[in-house]
Amino acid sequence: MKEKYYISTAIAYTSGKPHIGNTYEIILADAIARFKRAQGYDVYFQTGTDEHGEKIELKAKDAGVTPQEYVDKVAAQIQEIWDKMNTSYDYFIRTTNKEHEAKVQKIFKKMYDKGDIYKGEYKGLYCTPCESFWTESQLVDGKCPDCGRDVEEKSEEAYFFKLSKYQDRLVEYIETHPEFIQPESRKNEMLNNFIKPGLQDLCVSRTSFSWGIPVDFDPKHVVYVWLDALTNYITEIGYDTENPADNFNKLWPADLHLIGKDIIRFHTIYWPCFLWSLDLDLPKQVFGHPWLLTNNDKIGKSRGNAVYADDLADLFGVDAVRYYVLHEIPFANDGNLTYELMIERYNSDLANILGNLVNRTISMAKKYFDGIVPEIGIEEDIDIDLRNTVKESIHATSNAMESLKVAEAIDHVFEIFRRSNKYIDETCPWTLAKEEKTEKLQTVIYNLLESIRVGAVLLHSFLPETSEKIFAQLNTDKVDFDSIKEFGGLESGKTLNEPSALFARIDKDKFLEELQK
RNA sequence: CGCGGGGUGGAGCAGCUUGGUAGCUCGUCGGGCUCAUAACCCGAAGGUCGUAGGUUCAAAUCCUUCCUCCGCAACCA
Repeated sequence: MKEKYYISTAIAYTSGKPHIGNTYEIILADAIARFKRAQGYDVYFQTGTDEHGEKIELKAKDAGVTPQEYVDKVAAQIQEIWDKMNTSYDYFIRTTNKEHEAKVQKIFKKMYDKGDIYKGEYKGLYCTPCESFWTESQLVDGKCPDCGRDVEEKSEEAYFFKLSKYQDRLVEYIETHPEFIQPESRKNEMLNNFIKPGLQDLCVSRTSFSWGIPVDFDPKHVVYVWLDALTNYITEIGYDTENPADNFNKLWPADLHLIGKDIIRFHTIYWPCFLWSLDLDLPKQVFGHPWLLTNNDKIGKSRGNAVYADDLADLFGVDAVRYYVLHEIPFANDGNLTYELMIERYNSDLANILGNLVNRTISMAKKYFDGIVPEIGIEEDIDIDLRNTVKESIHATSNAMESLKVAEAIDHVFEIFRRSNKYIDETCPWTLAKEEKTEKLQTVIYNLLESIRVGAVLLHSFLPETSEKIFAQLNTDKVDFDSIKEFGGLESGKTLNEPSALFARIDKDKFLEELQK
């Protein structure tokens, strides 16, 4: 039986259209999910939208629609972008699903019955005109940061979750499971910054707005959005407070929660405590990925520098966008996006190294062998060397993926293509043709075609469309990982299809000029 | 003294755990080749590894000072 692998992204907040930085997460998760599938895992890949909360209630009001109408629109927009980016998620959960809502209510009740949630008083600094609570640190000169007026101490009835109860257990768990929080620097940040200084009980209900899941036994309260949102990871796969479904028992605990670095706190402090309250195991790993910046600045609509994945895809193609974000964002540091860099990567990696390699190789096969995949003839050291590079790259790619170093993994795949280009120069097939060294020429062309095929198999997780285009040109159906265990999977005697450019080069100056218009 | 991360040739990064010829990609310059998308291959220039000090036969790598950039600082998601 196949081993399961459950991967999730954070659910996207439906306050507005997600920018390229938000979209990075689903693309990254998709690459990991596809790679695991290719390795033979039974993958379940979940994403979705987080649709409750005060901010959405306000946004809807501004737009003059109901919150439900608002989130329906944004959720559709998000799913559209996810689909456009060719992401292979298995399920798209929305927290306004009735089933999810009902389960959240049951979860809240269970925690309450257990005594982990209790009714108390929320005390804070309140600005009456703005109807908002503020923390000490949010105040500007001791005044409301929104309107600048005085704030006053106020308290209101609220439910609290006993985070403090799980504090020691959490410290011990994190310290004995070094792989739980990735990258590791985040682990220290959580421990030192939040957990060890002491966890305050968390206020898990709100009465100041109504766009949320009502607490069923006290309906003037709605469930705190994070309790609502985090539980998405279990509700839709079949969790139930009394009778969890078989599917849940199979999938939980999740293997990887892929999230942004800004919400690590919620996933490594609140979420574990919630799970323990339900007597459930913790996810095996939480990876807080870095961010994508534009022109080295944080992306934000208010900053006016928001760039959207669908716009980029229209300009450069889906795979070029996937390639860029997967390759340019390192494991632990923020990546940067500019049109200049985008064009540079596109031309040098995709058009020149990969696209041109495929094109020149197939052209030669056409010219010298009428497009029929030749048999291997005479082999020499140079050929063995190429094969070794291919073999090493396969291992290196898998190893990098194992530790979620996706950018590195792609580099290893490209080693195959770089080496292949070099191999052409070393062997000079055109000279072999002229001198009629046919057997040698057969070997060279075969090795090139096969190296490209292996590269395309590995590439499929990252650039699925491109990979399939290559398979089509090679006229092969040997596209799984089993087919690259041994060099030589490409069938001789088959006829290649016509070569066509995978990526047309971009004229940088012209392009940027066009963009200005 | 709040916590954490970074500062390596023009750009982006690796190396630092387990000290010992400073590596990769892009860009620039020169050469080669002509199968190919002005592509590909080879070579060169370019770095006192933020600063000051210390440990050591030897430090980008370990310790300390300072400068600087960035993120976080909890009931907003």
